[in-house]
Amino acid sequence: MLEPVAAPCCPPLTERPLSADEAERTAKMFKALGDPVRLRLFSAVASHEGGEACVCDISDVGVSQPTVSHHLKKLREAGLLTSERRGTWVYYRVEPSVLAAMGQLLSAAA
Amino acid sequence: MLEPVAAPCCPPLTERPLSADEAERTAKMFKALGDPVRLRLFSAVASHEGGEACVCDISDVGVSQPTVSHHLKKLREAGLLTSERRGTWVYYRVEPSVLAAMGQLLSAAA
DNA sequence: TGTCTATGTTGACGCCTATCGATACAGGTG
DNA sequence: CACCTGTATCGATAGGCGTCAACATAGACA
Repeated sequence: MLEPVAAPCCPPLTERPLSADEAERTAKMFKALGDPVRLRLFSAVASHEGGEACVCDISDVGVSQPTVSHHLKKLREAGLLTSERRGTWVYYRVEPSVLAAMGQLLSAAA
Repeated sequence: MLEPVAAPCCPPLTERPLSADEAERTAKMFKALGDPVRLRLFSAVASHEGGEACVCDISDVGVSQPTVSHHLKKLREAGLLTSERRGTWVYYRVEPSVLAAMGQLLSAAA
């Protein structure tokens, strides 16, 4: 249903102009982080001990529970987070390769 | 009218959960790059020789001229680009500090 | 002054999205 | 089995956003 956005995607933004296809795929990742609530959720997961967090650990961002679930789904669809149910709770963790790819896009910035 | 989004904003996303204020400001930058057309325009400017580009050099992205102008304005408002008119043409260049700040947000990704 | 070119702005349209309440599902406990 | 808790989905609504055509503005040049 939702394939990862291709982790090793593109060269740094400063190297050459992105093609339409590259831009389409890459923009999805940036777009996913372009919402304050999602950014807080993502940061909460990424900074949580063990690299993963239960929804119950991070859902205190000032919006309703369905909205939190909606945003976590968006982050999953963008390939930034993965989820796994273990018993009662669902745990989210960051997708390291995708995050590294995004960092590389901005890395050669100078 | 449009103040820069505070270049040295926040620690890496993996260090600690972002506050609501931090997320609000940071999300604007990611959001600005969350559109394929804007991403192509930004990449075209960033990769252009001399670090700057005339609109006429980069406006071939498959949308109308007003739309290009609209997206360039969004990138300006997000603090990612600056513009300057020199004679007939308007030149855009990347704001290095802001780009570096974004890179830092994703840098410690591991 | 007038005219041409290069950009920016305006107004409108349609789509996308963030948000919520209500509801459904999954898993644990009794 | 029934019940409770944690999480996801559904349906609806309001606002934001990408896009365009039309118009406005700025500079160059005659």
